[in-house]
Amino acid sequence: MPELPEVETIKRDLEKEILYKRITDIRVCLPRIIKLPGLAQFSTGLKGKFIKGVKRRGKYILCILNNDGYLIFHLGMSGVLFYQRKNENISTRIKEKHNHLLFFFEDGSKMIYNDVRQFGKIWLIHANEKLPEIESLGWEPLEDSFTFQEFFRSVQNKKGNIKSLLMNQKNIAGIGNIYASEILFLAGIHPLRKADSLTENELRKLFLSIRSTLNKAVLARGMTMEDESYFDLLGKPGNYREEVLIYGKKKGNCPTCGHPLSVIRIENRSTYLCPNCQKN
DNA sequence: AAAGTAACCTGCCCGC
DNA sequence: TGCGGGCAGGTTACTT
Repeated sequence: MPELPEVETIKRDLEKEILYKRITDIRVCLPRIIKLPGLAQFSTGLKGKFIKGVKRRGKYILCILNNDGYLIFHLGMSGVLFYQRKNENISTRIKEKHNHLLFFFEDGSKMIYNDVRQFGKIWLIHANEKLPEIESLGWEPLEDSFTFQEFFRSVQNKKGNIKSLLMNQKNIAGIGNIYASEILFLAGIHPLRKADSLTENELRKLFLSIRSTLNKAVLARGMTMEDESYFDLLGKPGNYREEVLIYGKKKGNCPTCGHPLSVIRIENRSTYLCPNCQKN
């Protein structure tokens, strides 16, 4: 499911719904998704704690506990977090058999981690502990410190195609397969263009496109496609599907010039483009 | 050093 | 109706 806008949406929902609620119990149905620490320490480390803050870094959600430890989620391809108030049930197509981890709060509410494909990962670490996966992440594209100068520096002299570079989390964190296509289309740049062949002008367009595409998608609360594999914390779909430019429109036409869109494969991922507006 | 492939999983859709 | 192949929002490891 989740790229930066979807993860940011869940982060904001968590801030609204679960802060300061004490965790009374944990149920782990699929131990494999917990990467750190062991199963027993995971449960005992969380029982009696509460979450006092939530951050996002790339596609990771970091819950700060009252002992300054971190409960960290990466939702993989199909991970979903659901919050249910007491005696409340969310009506979605999410199937119970894919509930892998449950948090029970003192007020009778609960939070469920559901993940069909089981690619998601969860960690519980101490205040002074670091995760290499997070330490190695690149720029946060929506932060003020990510200026055009920094973007320029992070792209110049890089070999390889620009789409793969945009999706490389060590360069910029949070862009996945959907938004890479959207960003490059808006910038009018072919996804297979070599990064080091882009002119400063093109890079300026691309930089603005990263910012505006992601900002727009955050405002829309992310993208829910036909398969409905993404929902926010309260089970509502994201509205970016009303605004999506080309992703998923296999037989669609370019919203700018009307030319039929095409789909190519880059690193084995479907990549949408308009061959007329995005010349290689 | 970069580019390709397989692996980790389940489910759905399509063609035969 | 059933089966096989391909595909799905991610990441990592291993090979050319």
